[in-house]
Amino acid sequence: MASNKKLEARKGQILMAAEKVFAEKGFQEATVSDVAREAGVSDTTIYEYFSTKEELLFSIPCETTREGIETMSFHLNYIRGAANKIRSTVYHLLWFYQNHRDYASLVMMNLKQNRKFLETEAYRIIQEGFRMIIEVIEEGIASGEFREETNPYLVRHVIIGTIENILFRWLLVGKPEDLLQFVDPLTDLITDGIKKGGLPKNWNVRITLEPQEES
Amino acid sequence: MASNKKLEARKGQILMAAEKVFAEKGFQEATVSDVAREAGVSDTTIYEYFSTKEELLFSIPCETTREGIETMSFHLNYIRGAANKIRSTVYHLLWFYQNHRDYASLVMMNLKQNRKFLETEAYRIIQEGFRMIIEVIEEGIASGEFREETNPYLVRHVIIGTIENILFRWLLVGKPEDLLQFVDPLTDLITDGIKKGGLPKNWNVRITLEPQEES
Amino acid sequence: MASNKKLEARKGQILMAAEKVFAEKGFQEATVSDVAREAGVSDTTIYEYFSTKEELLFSIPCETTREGIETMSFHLNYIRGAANKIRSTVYHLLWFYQNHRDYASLVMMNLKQNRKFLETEAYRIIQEGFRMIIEVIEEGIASGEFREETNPYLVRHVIIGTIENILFRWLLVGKPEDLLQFVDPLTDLITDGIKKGGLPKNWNVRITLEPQEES
Amino acid sequence: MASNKKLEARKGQILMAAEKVFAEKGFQEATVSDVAREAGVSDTTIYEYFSTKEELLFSIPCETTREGIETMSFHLNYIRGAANKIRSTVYHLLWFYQNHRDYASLVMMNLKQNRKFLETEAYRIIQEGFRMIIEVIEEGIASGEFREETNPYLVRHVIIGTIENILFRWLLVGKPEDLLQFVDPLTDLITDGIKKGGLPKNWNVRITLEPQEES
DNA sequence: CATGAATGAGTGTTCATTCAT
DNA sequence: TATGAATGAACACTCATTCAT
Repeated sequence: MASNKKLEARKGQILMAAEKVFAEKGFQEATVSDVAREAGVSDTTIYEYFSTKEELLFSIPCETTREGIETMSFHLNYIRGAANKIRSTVYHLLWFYQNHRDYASLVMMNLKQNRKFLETEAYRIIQEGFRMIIEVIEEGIASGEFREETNPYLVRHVIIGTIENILFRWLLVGKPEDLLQFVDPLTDLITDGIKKGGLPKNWNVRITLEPQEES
Repeated sequence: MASNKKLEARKGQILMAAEKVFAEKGFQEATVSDVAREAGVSDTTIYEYFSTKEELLFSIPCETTREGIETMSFHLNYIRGAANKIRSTVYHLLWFYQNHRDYASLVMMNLKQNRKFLETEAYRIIQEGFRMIIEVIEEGIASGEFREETNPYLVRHVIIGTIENILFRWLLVGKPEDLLQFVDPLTDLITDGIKKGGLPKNWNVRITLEPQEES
Repeated sequence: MASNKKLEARKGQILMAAEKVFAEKGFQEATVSDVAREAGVSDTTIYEYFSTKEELLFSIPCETTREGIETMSFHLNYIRGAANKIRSTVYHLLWFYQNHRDYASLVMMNLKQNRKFLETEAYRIIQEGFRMIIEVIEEGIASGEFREETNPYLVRHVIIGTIENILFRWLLVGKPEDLLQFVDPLTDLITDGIKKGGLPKNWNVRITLEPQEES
Repeated sequence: MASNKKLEARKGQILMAAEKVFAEKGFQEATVSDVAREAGVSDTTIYEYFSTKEELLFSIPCETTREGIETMSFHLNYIRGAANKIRSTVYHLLWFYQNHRDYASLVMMNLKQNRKFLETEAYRIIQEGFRMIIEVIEEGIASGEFREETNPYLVRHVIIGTIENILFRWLLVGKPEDLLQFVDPLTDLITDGIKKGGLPKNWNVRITLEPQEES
């Protein structure tokens, strides 16, 4: 029992070390020994917990991803309106990555481009998050908040793509320091567009004045 | 001179082989021998032209990138209006990647995440393209076509990020087959947003009811 | 005492597991963990009883070898005549191996070629058996049953070598299923070769026919 | 051309080193580096010629085995009579091993017990040799030199088994120094055993003395 | 100019063995 | 006594790169 806890601790310790080392040096460049050293255990111990360097890699994001998605889901419940939910999502993602730099680096630099990652538990969880975004947008369409012709998948590509692009620059160049500054501009851009006047193509305003009884 | 031509041909031959091999197997997994075999030359010959496997990698995108940017720039001159230019850019990028799959794969999977790529000639050229996009947007703001508060860099993140996100899925999952279907939806989304009614944030409607004379 | 018995049981259990595992996978290829698993104990427990993987190996044949030699010796007492005793020996060896396949495999494939095995208790016991064979042959020579010039050591080489050769094929190829079919042919081959009365090299038979008177 | 020769030389050099090293330390215990050091080349060079440590092992006996079998076959042609041919075979084998100690050690200690060796080119050649022995014996039976009931395969087991047993002792204990001393005793043992004219088990000689008329 | 041949440096992974409980 | 946990030492194999021809 106590040993079970200890084991989990050990495992977490290794995973944290791996996250850090892989994020800093890159998965290929980092050696198992690097991770072992960072974790303060021997190479062999790592193989007690993970059968392969790659399995170690894929095990890293599981927990963090789950937490991230759960938090996001939790917050969405508190929010009314699709646009607001999109803002919340954008906020959450940027905030999350900002506060999990190593995780961000790992996913963006080492996992995304790995075909096998697609068959991973962590990726499955990420997909859940993707699904949630789609639902938010569909909800907005259904409620009439968003245009009917909106393609939810494109919108999601916009949200995720933009955020990841910002993230990439942040990871490589370090700028800008504060990612959250993009929350509102991005949300607004998505919902309102950049065209001045953003008037809907057909906007009929009809005002009829009716005679009033004296009140 | 003739020999010079021959040399260039040889070089191009190697670069094409490298593009194909690296795109298919990944830079790390592919060996110099793989490239040599594909190019029909010996390993050593590759080192006659490129001092390093990595230099070979970085040399691949140069020409293609230059062509891509030039074509884009060329087309932009023909187009009036910032929104139209954005559409043109989106079109060009999607069309270009669709027709240069190996190049796309190489850049997305192997180059983007390489820190040293940032100091590369090819990256410099890409930056020119980025600059052009910024200019288009600034032009739109200046001309009054786009809102004043528009952040050009954010918009560029949206354009590039979205396209790359779509691209990623295309490369990994193969879907959708036709990328160009996104040209108009994406352009519209950026310029018009998704919100129905797209009300400007500060739109004060004041309705005063005055007593009416009897008509 | 009871505990002593328990200990012995445990030890035997490990030895049996080791015999099986080493015979199946080979000593080098088999791991201590394999043996532990087969024995249903932990790796560490094995080291409680045997200080080394190799010591474990060398401990396996002790008991079985002793039994084998004892049985052989026991039977020899019942038999009169060197040739008959050789037959008994051949029979016993083939029968024994046939019924102790793992033991046979272990000895033939893993122990014989191990220099250190020569300094082992088990090997000492085997040597006793060898000695017995020599004695049988010497007895045959002394009694006049075998030629005087017979070299007992060579004969032993023939007996053991042939049997082991047959055994080898049996272990590797599985043929023939029944080893005992060789008992008589082999015995005959050996004894008819060395038995006095095999025709002496110079045996002049002179038959003179004399004319007979009519009887 | 010259390079081809050089390559072959290099290969031979590695094979000789491997034979020596594997014979001395054992295949498992010897490292590729040991072989490389002995051969005076780098580890990597070995892998240029042999894809695997095991392939290297299996490549060693090829040439030597072929030579051995060829020589044996060659000599057999010069000899008339099955018994004489058996003697020649025994002589050749003992002489050959005596003069190829490393080869003998390798085959006896490292190859024979390796299941994969059975699927090897070298083993195929060995089998040819085995076949030749069978033919000699069958020839002897056909010609009436050997008993009809002789089992050629058993005789071969006797020949090979005995020689290998002698060899084993020679390799492990170093005794006796001169293996050739066994040639005649062993041949005699075998042939006198199987030669027709060995006294049939039931040989009733009936001599009747008849009274003679006065001579 | 092209290359066949050679290599040094590096790394994931295994396993017998030990130690604290 | 029995074991879960941990490890040190070792090794086969790969590959980018160089050099002599």
